[in-house]
Amino acid sequence: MKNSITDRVINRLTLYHCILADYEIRGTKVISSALIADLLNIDDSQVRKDLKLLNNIGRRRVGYEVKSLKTSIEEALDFGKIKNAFIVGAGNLGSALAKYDNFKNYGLNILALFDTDPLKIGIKVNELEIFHPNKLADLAVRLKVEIVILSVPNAYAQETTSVLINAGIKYIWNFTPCILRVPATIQVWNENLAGNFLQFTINHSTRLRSYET
Amino acid sequence: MKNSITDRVINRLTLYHCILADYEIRGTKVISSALIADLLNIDDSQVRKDLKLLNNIGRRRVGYEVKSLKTSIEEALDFGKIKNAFIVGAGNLGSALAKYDNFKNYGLNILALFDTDPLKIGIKVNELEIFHPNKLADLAVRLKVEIVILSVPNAYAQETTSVLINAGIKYIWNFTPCILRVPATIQVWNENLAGNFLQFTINHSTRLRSYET
DNA sequence: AATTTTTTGTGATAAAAATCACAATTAAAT
DNA sequence: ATTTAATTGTGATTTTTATCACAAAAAATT
Repeated sequence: MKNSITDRVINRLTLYHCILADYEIRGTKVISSALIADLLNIDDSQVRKDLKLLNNIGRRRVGYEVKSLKTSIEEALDFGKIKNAFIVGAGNLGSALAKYDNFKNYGLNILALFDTDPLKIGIKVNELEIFHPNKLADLAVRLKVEIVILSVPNAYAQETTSVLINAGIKYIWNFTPCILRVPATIQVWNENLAGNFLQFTINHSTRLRSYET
Repeated sequence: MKNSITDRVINRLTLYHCILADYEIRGTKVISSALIADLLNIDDSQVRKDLKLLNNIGRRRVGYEVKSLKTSIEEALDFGKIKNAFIVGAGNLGSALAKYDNFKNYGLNILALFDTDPLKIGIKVNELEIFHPNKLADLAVRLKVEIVILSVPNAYAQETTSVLINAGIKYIWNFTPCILRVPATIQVWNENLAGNFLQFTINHSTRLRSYET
């Protein structure tokens, strides 16, 4: 039998990590799977199985050691690995993401922003310079950047993507509500914020609608 | 047999909607499940089954009508229903979200921001006033607001949540990397951005690690 | 020392989700 | 009119994910 760290598991691990970070600050030494599960409204055996995948061992009748568990999640999820990225589209969202200091804790290192607006070029956001996209390919090679956070207006999403592809970008974290056409070698993660919001409100406010077949 | 619109399905529907919006603008009248599936890298029968849940019917040998399909997703996901919300924490991210005009298309209507910083109070962001949180409970009742977008610094996440709970807020869209303790009557959606990023990079850059048991 | 309680670890089971395979339909081509 | 090709619709199957149930371990209590 094969146990792998799937997307689902990773997602939960990031949430466990948030809990552990909190408990570490508050000085708690040990935490139980039941407490983690309770905070996330999931099954406690699920938590134990997830942790087991990372080869964490708890102490029966005690729980898991907060600090080592947190470290182990950070190792499994490569918090320590520096992931250089550009932000393309220095509008409100792009600029806010450039200033979002929490990314650093997760190894995401933003090096520069790009925007076609002549008024923005040369300006700095959080110490990071805004360049014209025609500088992107060159800078990506020189700085070894393979990740782009895309936050351009919808109408420019696809054409900007072409620029990114030509520049050798491999990973696009897409904050636009557009589905990008990319070759199979390029990975896209759609962070469709407004869509997520609907998911949230529908599932919880109006409850699940069911249909009989 | 019961077929329900689960979280998973809703998530895909929001993505289908992005595609349909694009094809509608481009003047395409009809679209096939295979094309949608291809753009999202999923199975085409999956698309058809999802659409069937909303009672959409395609025409064999033709496909689905773009406009009516888009409308039907909007109806199923309640795009038309106005969902009033406050943004609590008028920092970079909160302010950017206040300016993010895409939310309106999905029915999300932001009415005001809240922040404890005296220098920010009274200032307007995108026509929306910033108030002190001690005004929140009163305004929430008067404006019938049950949704809060939470974007305060991590250290204040939990105590701010208490304020929200006392103010009668029912839905918290949590942009902080903190797991909030709330009573069961309150729904939280964790939009753990940095965590999502890890999910993206790990699963796609280093591929899945597998363990033999 | 024995008992009780708590918590992990995990096999078995159930539930949910995704994929496969192909019949049915129908537009287009011959 | 017939054939071909494309596309939906859907039952069957497989795969994945989550839950259940309980044994094993060990700390705490008696």
